[in-house]
Amino acid sequence: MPAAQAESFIRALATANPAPETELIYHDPFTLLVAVVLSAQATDAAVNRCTPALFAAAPTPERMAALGAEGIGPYIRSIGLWQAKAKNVGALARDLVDKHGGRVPGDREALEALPGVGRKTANVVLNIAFGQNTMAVDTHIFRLGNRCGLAPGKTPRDVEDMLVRRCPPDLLRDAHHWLILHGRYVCKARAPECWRCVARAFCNYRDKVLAPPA
DNA sequence: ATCCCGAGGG
DNA sequence: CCCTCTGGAT
Repeated sequence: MPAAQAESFIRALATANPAPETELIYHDPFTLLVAVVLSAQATDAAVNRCTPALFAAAPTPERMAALGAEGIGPYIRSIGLWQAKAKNVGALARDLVDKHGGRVPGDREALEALPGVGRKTANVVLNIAFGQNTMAVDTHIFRLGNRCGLAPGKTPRDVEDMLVRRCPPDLLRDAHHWLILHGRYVCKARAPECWRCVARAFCNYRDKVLAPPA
C-alpha cells in the first residue's frame, strides 16, 4: 500500500472507536502493564472484572510482589492461562522492586526483560503510559492489515515499523488503541463485522463478508 | 469440537 | 519453525 493511502487507512481507523464498552480502564504504568499481561487469551470484560479486586489488594509493585503467585492466583482464576500469568505477574512485580526501584521502566529493553512481557506488551505500555511513538502489532492488527493489503507478505515487525512511520503524530494514541480494537471486535478472525468497519474502502475481502446477519 | 491468543521455550 | 498454556467464544 502506497504511503499516502496507508496514512488514510490509519486516519480512518484512528477516528472511530469500534468498541466503546471495552475502553481501556488503566492508564498508569503499573496497573496498565499488569492488565495487558493478563489480557492475552482473555476478553477485556473478564480482565476488567477481576482486576479491580486485585489492584485493591496490591496497588503497588511492592504489595504485588508480597502477594506473590500464590496470592495473585485466586484473583484471576476466571481468565485463561491464569496459572502462568499469576507466576509472571508475581515475578514481574518482584523484578520491579528489586531492579527498578519499584517503578515500571519506560524503555523497551527493560520492559521486555520482565517476565511475561514481550514486544507487543512493551509497545502498549510505552505508547499509552509513556507517550512514546510505538505501535503494538498483535495478531488482530496484523490480520486487519493483511486483509486491507497494508503490507502484503511482510512480517509483523515490518507492519509495526510501517505504522510508526506512517501514523500522523497527533493520532498516535488513538490510532494505536483503536486499531487493536478494530482487529479484535470488527475485523475478527472468524466472523468479521464488515458492515460496520470504517476501513471497508481499503479491504480486499469486503465483498465476500460484507453483509450483516439476517 | 475447534479456534482464539502472547510469551516463552524447544 | 513448532508447541504449550487455559477459559471463553462460536
